[in-house]
Amino acid sequence: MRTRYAPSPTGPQHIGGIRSALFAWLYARRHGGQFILRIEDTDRKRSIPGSVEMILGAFDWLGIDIDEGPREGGAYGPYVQSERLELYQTWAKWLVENGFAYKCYATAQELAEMRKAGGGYDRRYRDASNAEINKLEARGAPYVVRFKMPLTGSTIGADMIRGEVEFANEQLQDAVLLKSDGYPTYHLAHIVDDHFMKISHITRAVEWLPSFPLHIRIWNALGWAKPQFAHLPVLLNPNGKGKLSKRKEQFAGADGKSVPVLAQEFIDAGYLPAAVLNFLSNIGWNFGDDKEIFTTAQAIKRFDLRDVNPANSAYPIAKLDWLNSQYIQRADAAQLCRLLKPILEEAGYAVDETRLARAAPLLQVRLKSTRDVVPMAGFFFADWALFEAPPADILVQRKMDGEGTAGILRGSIPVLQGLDSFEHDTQYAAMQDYAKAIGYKNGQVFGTLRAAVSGQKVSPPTFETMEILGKEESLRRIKLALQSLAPA
RNA sequence: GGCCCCUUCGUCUAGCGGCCUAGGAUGCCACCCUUUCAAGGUGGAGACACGGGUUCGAGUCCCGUAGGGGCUACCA
Repeated sequence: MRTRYAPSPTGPQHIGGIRSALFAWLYARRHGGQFILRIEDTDRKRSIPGSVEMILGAFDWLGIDIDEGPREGGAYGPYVQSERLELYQTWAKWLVENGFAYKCYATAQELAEMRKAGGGYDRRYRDASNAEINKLEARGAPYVVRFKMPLTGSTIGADMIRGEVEFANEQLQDAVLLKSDGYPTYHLAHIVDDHFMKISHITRAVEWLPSFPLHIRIWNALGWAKPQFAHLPVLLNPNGKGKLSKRKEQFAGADGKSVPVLAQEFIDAGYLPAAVLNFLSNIGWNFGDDKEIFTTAQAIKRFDLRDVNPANSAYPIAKLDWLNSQYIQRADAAQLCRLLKPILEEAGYAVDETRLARAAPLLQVRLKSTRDVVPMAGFFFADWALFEAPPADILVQRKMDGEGTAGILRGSIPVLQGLDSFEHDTQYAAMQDYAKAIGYKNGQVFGTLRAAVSGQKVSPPTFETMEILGKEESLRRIKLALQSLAPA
């Protein structure tokens, strides 16, 4: 089994393409075959330098390994279409010589007029006389090569996902195979390449279904054995309206949260590659057994293109947050630290690894994305000497006033001061007694301390936080808060 | 407009004629736990687009309608 992903180098890697590639890759791996990357750069106008690196970067990040491709090489290269032009030209010529295709000299202006009149290309050169052709040829008139589509009858295509699909031949135009600049169109190039690269299963998005009969006719004209075809459903916008692939970058969803679409945006948003892979494979396909969380290795054992749901799906991005948080919770603590460190550093913090290791267990159940570490726990890594007491609206808890808050802070100092161990359980026991003694609820006391030491309304648990800050620093912060509340 | 594809809770999905008084997940709501936020636990609301057939029996098969998506380039 040999499958491929054949993107055009038109910019950053889009999530929709990754999903299509993932299905092809899963299928190849399931059957112990090869997964090939081929770059389809036959549209010179749309090619963007650096695209291949971005595509490769996305696959590397996700761990989708490529067996053959422009970087990996392979026995069937080159894997970039612009380096295979002669091949396409040879076969275009062969099709013309054998009566399956013809040269068309219609100018852009003529074509525009035909389109305006409706109906598209009128096949005016399909049966042009030799004399006419020779005249144009002698003049060196530019031409394209068009495929002679049967005028009557129908073509039936077998699709692995939806069964047989029948098309009336008269509906199809005489498609251009070779452009006037000598470059092939997708229609010719992909067939020549899939044949010579021995691709066994062509997977591509459903938008290719309408040209499926054309491709079948070309394969037949060339006399080559056809591979199997699977037209994959596409991702729609989260609201179900329109293709997601039209979005060129992340955008705001209905809930106001940003919806990532580019591989780099998933990285930047703090999603884990394993979570993204799990997320993607659950759209249009499912693991079975009502199991939502599974490894790629497990998915490979079960994946089958035949099981892919033919319907397009709205992009269920909210589910990724949940999946990602599940992966973070299950992650190895040391590994989580490795992920968190660069994010904190990028946010401007100097990360002490020991401290990070102590904080990590507190963060593991609280992060939806690794990015969340910054607002949740950045304060652990800031320069403590620069810490300032938070404003009163953060310090003073609900149903409390400044006076009561100050009282709690003032009273906490000797209690904490007198502790032999500053381990969180010890603090908890002592502060619980203290709260009871002064007639406040645990939440009021603990919350006040939380705000004082972390400077935040939301933070990891108060006593665990103070344990990491240490007795001295914690007390210093409590005193600071006291001062800001009741300036001397 | 023409052609093609698709249609189960808001969303992702299970279901391949009787196991369905339609299952899971997410999201939402409630309660429990609880020092905030989470996590976790329990429970709840929530779907077979519609109309015809076929069949003893249809979410499952067929036709039509509607809705959605796509294609209709010397782009892929």
